[in-house]
Amino acid sequence: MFSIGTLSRRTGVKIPTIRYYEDMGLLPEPERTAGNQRRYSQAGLDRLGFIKHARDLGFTIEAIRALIELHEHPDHSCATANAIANAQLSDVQAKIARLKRLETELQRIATHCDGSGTAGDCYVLTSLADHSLCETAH
Amino acid sequence: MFSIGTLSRRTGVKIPTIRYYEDMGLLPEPERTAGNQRRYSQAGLDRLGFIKHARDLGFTIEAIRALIELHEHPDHSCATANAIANAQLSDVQAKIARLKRLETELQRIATHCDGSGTAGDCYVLTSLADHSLCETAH
DNA sequence: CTTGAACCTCTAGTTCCTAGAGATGTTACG
DNA sequence: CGTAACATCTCTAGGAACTAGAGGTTCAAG
Repeated sequence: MFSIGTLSRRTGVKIPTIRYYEDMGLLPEPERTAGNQRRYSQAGLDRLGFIKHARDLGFTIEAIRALIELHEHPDHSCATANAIANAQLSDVQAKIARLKRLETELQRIATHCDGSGTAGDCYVLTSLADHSLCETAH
Repeated sequence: MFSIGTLSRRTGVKIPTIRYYEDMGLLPEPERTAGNQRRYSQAGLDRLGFIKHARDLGFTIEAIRALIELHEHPDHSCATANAIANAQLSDVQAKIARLKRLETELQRIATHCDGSGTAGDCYVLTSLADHSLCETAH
């Protein structure tokens, strides 16, 4: 049996976050000692690892809830899991596309200003004030 | 003079968000009609445009506060503005790098599962449960 | 002058945690 | 077996950047 601190060390998930996941229903309520402290089984540790991994990949709590539900029922179709993963992939790709546009714009803005002038003719500030100077949509 | 709704339509910033920016001190308190409604000048509209543009580029409220402060003092050095823009650029680049790693992993996971099987041998779920299957760090 | 759209303030909710207070439990050492 | 030192408990609040809703007032057009 593992204490919450051990779980935290082994998974890299902070203690309050573990309790938060329990409140959210992602982790089942573990056994307790006579003094009311949480004691986890290997299954609890594995479950937290699953959640951590999914969070690292950017899945929302809701998506993880659905994935766990499927994980608990090995006989169910995995179409939902596939759909969730693909939705997450699209989401990540959309974010990358957007951030690349921002990167282009920020590079343009930042390289036109070396920080040696005054705010009055700073390209950073001028650009922000006048969107028409931008080359890409954002 | 513009009403808050006009400002909203012209900038694409929602009305409650405009009031929120006012609360946060990014927008000065505008004049009011006898009936207590906000009436903005062209300067107010321009200011909101500046904020909107900066938010679209991902600057935080705090960063925008600093940028506005500089914008108000054209005689100050623009070194700070330059530093803020470069910090934002680095931030965006770091996010892109991370998301690209996630994209790789998600692609790998999703393409191994076409959604036709059962949860028991779903690669999406197996991957989440076993981090060692991953090829990149995240 | 009336109607309907727009506006007002205020509170609370969203997401995913994080921080802190104050109390209690567990464990290793002597 | 006692006592430090450390871990854990619950509960509340905060943070970022909004968004939503209730309940009430004002504006502008006809």
